[in-house]
Amino acid sequence: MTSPQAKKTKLSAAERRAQLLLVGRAVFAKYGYEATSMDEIAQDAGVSKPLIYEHFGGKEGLYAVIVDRETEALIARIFGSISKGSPRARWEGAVLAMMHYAAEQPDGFAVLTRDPPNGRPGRGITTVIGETGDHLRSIFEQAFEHAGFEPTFSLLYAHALIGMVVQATQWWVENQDMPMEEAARHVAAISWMGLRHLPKKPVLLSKQ
Amino acid sequence: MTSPQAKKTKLSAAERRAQLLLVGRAVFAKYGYEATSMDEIAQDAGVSKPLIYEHFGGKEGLYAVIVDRETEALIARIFGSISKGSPRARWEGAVLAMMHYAAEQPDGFAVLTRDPPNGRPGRGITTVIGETGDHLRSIFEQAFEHAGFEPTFSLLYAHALIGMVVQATQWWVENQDMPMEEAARHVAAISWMGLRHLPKKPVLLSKQ
DNA sequence: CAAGTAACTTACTTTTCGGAAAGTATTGTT
DNA sequence: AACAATACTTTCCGAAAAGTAAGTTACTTG
Repeated sequence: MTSPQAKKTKLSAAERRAQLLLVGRAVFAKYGYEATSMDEIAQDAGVSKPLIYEHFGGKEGLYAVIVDRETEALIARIFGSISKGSPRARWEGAVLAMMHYAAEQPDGFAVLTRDPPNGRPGRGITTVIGETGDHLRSIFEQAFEHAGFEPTFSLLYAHALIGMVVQATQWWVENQDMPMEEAARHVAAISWMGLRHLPKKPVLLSKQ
Repeated sequence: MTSPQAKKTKLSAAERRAQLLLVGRAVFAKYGYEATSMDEIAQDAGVSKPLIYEHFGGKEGLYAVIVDRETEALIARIFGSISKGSPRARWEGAVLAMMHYAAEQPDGFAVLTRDPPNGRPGRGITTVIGETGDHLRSIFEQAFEHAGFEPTFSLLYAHALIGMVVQATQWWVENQDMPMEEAARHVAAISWMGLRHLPKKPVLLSKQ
């Protein structure tokens, strides 16, 4: 061992908790909530199952803590990136924040984008969209004077744009051959230009 | 009973198969693959479990048939909507096709957008994106002379745009208060304008 | 170094699941 | 009406899952 303490068979409650969160996140990311077994988490952590129950109460409890932490982490990144600069720079910041998160915390990103446990509506990523929706709207309203975005449409735009970013990011993560900045600038550009040139009252060609 | 045949205790193989596909689709849509039990499908269909095994071999077999049919159905709708008209009309057609499908076949849409069984990557909406990607590229290349879209970026765009449409559609389905055409024309506009005004070489503001 | 305490394990219960063997009922045909 | 073919059921199994009761081990503090 290279660590100061040669060997430590027992960890403190806080340390064990932190470790279990890491291991649990990895397993949930790999298999999804339903297909994940507590036995596997225990085994991967080198620990017996009841210990997990002592720390988190149960499978849903552990999952809830993990999702909550990742949600907060992603929201914090996004908010940190849209707090300063021009509107366009803010939006680019949001896109970059998402991709950075997916690149640096692939397990967390996977957990947020997979199916939630049944009965729990509003998945992880949906929470992120909801929380960031208002901020996005204010950015866009600040950017385009023509944008008398009604709140309803703002939400639609927020979901559409973030859905775009998420899907593009998912694809990019599984095709690492493209540099992140390259992917980010294309995604940011296409979405920004879409909003920039959005007519006040979009009309379907087929209805004109 | 109001039907011509007062009661029919046994269906033909084809009829039973069709019924099981409908019931299975509904249950898979509601719970996702992993959380769905064959017992529930059997019960909902008013039939015993082994009958399902006789028709489809097993859980994965049933699921595979359902996903395959829905995938084909959605692709057919999209292709049917982008086969004629101006490039912009074609793209709007694709968006409308997706939303119509989600509205008319909510179970199918849910199955395609939920987690696939473990070990089976790609099945579902990813297949749709892959199958339609090339067509989308040809539409856009036809539309914008400046668009020397490299194949790599085309795929990124395809994933980004369809991800946008899917996410917006998902949100819209759960907020039925907005008329479909309204949602569709906003989504179609924002994405079309994004591509229409996409610079040849997008640059991040922060890097300029 | 004793002893208390926090950390942890062994061994178990209960439930549910996917799947299969073997047998029964219904329908169509001659 | 006899018979064959098809549709369908009852009943079971082994595996794996979540969760738990009660006991054991390692660290720490007086």
